[in-house]
Amino acid sequence: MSSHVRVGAVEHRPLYLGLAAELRAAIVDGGHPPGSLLPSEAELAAAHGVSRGTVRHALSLLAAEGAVASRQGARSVVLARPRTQSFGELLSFSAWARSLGEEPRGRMVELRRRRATDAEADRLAIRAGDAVFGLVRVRLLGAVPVMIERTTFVESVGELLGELRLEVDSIYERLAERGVVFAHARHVIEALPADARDAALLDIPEGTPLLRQQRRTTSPDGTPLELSDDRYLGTAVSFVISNSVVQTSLERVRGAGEEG
Amino acid sequence: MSSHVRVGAVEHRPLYLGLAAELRAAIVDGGHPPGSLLPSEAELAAAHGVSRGTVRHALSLLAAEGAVASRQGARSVVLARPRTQSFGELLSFSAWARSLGEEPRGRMVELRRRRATDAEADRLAIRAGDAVFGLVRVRLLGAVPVMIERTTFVESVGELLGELRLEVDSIYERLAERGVVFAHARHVIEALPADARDAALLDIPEGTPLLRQQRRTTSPDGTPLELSDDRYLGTAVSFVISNSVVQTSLERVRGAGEEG
DNA sequence: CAGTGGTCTAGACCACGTG
DNA sequence: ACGTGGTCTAGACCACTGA
Repeated sequence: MSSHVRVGAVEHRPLYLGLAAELRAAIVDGGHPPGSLLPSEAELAAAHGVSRGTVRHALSLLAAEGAVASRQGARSVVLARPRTQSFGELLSFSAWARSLGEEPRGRMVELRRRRATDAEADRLAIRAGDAVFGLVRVRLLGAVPVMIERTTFVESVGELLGELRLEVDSIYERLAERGVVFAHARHVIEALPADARDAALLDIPEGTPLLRQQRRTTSPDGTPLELSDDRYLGTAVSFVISNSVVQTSLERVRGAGEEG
Repeated sequence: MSSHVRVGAVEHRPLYLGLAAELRAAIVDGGHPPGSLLPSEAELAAAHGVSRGTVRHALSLLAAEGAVASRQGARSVVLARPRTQSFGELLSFSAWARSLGEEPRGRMVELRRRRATDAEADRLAIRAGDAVFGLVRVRLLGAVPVMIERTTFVESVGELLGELRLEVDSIYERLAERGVVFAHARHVIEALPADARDAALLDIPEGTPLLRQQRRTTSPDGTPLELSDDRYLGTAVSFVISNSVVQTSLERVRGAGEEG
């Protein structure tokens, strides 16, 4: 049944991704509404001309998204309409804004080449005093400022920033085109009051609750690429996380700032 | 594998879980420090007498925890020491507190059988006006109040609460003993200012930033069991998320050609 | 180039759930 | 009792990494 229409550059997409996309679309379109049961794995395998292992791989993706749940002995159930994929959206304000139907905008506050502090050097796996690039932007949804983004890039990545139009570009999308791949991220989320600078940049009273997302992102081989401290207006943004007994992506740790 | 003797009512744990636990322990103990490369999948398979598929299953768990990363063509690398995390710790303040070496404590504020609001009924998949149990507790670490827990249980679960000593017991652990299984959860996390009641319960000034975690938990088959609104002192607690690029996140359907 | 992980298949047995 | 998902094996080919 496979339609091998090959367009442009895109070549081999793994079968399980195509199957997952198809099932995801069927759930979103209402073909498999929440609460309904999916066809059995054997049926899906036969219908798509793939092995059961491939079907299970596809279903495991949907399970990780919180879209379906499976139990031994019973058919998988649809839990909810899946949200758009998380990784890119957790990283990229632009991608996230567009998924909301908003036009992502930004205001550049500062881009500066400087020396890494000891804490930064440690977390970026470089030497203290090595050069890094610090970037500060205020991001808007519509006309409203909703977050402050303070990012520290390692030198090799930061050097590429000069070519970008930082007022509008999505850094992550542009860097991806240049071969800089962000593959893993660790986020620490907490609440804190806006300090004087936060308040000025977001045009809010000092002390307003902000949601802080600290992030450390690495390349596929684990090399640190950036640190980020993003502060969202608590009323404008929230994070959604789904987890299951087997799949846990969320962890609660004792606070006190600094992620070590 | 070779002759394995069944001893009585041996509980048999899947091989991939045992292998994952072993690798996790080796990483924590320093046998595989962050930055180091793991043995190849073939070597791990041979060393443990299992197939490569089982090894991959185990590694996928560690990858989901953010402990290891793998790329095609290269050996998997250790990213970080995994923090212990179980689904239970996410739900259960008690389990989490104990993992910190603290004695979990709580102060019961209210337990009441009442009628579900429309919004609650909708999210719990029951009829508006059906009976639910509302529970409010203040949880302490040491002597310090760090969170307010407001939970709404469906009737069948709430009925079991009467038997518990809510000042000390972990609800989730006790309910698990009674066969109530919490399997999936969806969390919404945001920042908000403490209102007058929050402030009184936590003994803090009104307006103090709190981290709110709203949660909806379901049984393995997707039946909603509880809603919860937990508010943490922003300075006492933070959440950590690890994620990786799953190929699904690269999936982007665009009509026209790929333009830079 | 050899080694490695990524994908996929085919088949097997088991534990569980539902009628 | 039967169908279902959960686990596991063995083997195959490919795409990629790294010396």
